[in-house]
Amino acid sequence: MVLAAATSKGVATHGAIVERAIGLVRKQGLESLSIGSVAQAATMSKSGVFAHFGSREDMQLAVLDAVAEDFSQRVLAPAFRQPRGLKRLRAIVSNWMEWAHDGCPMIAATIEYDDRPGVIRDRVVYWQRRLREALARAVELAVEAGELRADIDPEQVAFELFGIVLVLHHDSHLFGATDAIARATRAFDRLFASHAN
Amino acid sequence: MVLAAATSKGVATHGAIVERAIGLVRKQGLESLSIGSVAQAATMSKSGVFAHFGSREDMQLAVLDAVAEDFSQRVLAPAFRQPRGLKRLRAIVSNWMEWAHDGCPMIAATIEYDDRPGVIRDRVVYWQRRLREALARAVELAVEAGELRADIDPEQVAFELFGIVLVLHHDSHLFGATDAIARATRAFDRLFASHAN
DNA sequence: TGCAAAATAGTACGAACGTGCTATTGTAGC
DNA sequence: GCTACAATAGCACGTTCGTACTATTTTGCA
Repeated sequence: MVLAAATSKGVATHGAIVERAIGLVRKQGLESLSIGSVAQAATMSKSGVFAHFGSREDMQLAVLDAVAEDFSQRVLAPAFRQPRGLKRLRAIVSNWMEWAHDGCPMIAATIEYDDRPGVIRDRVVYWQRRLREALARAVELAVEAGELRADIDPEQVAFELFGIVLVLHHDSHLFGATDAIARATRAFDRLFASHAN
Repeated sequence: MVLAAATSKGVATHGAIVERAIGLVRKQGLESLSIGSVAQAATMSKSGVFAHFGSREDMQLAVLDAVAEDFSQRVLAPAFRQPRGLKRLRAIVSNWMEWAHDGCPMIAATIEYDDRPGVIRDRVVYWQRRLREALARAVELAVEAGELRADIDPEQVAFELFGIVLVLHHDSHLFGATDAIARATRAFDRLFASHAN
């Protein structure tokens, strides 16, 4: 099987397909992503789309990786331009809140595949573990900067940070709650304050 | 259209079908619930299952309601036998942690349908709003009992409680984390402690 | 500018989907 | 036990699915 991504146009089309697919995933979830629906969204034939990935599953993986890359660029990268410590940590959660408020396909994929073994689940686990580690590391740096108490458990704080983002995502999308970001901000503030030095 | 639930056997079969369906939903999600898969799980014909609900969507709604009823019986009802206040609140989150650790189809449905308008989404919103109100009410009672400070916002506390359960569910199922309940317990303790009187 | 290869389309297949219609089996009151 | 009806099965339909195979168009390099 030869995939279609050797010429410049091929690469461009590949990116365009993935972009359209992400749009579909945001509305319908990763599992409902079909070759046919992506082809329609990209105004291409089913075979044309298929040739770019080789299988539906590999297309889903490509979309998942693209989402992770997008998250990294929009949420983590800007925050890493802030100095280590609470300032960077606050930048992460601030960018992350915007991201979650707009809808996060990775969170959706997490729920869809958390009990369904396979390569997609494995990929989701991989990205979520990396994110959690990055969070715990950012907390650690805030401890080293003397801004958070030394006796806290970074993984526990990362755990609780994640929970706040999850409920923000939940309320924003299910309830259409306009005050969800404000509530999440209050929760973050309380969390940081109770661990402050 | 005449639904099949007039005789005693009909009612029994209806319940058995829903029970099997809940098993499938726990593994695959509500959206992937098909007449065919439920029929196979219940060792019945497609038409036999279909006759009990009239449509796939109504079957999904029946399953959703059954899950909500189950949650009410297992999580809320036992806690309501505890006295109002922190004791009842702790009973709720304790039962709820067990429930989430075992897997909650309602959380899965929330993600699956949060951006997909329709009667299923409406039903999910209904149940989640009721749960959130019950939580806020339980917090209010703890304030009235003098166990939590009077200046707290019960809805904010309910928001944060929900977040902790979401991340507990996430870590239990995606990571298979055995320490998720312990972490959630610590988070609850910190939350209650920071609002204690 | 021609030619090889890449990119895309066309078509076909078997399977599963929801749901209508009709036939058969089972139940419950007389 | 007969009868009316409930419960379940069987079958057929149009659609969509993933993917294999073949044909056609487009690209990039000599």
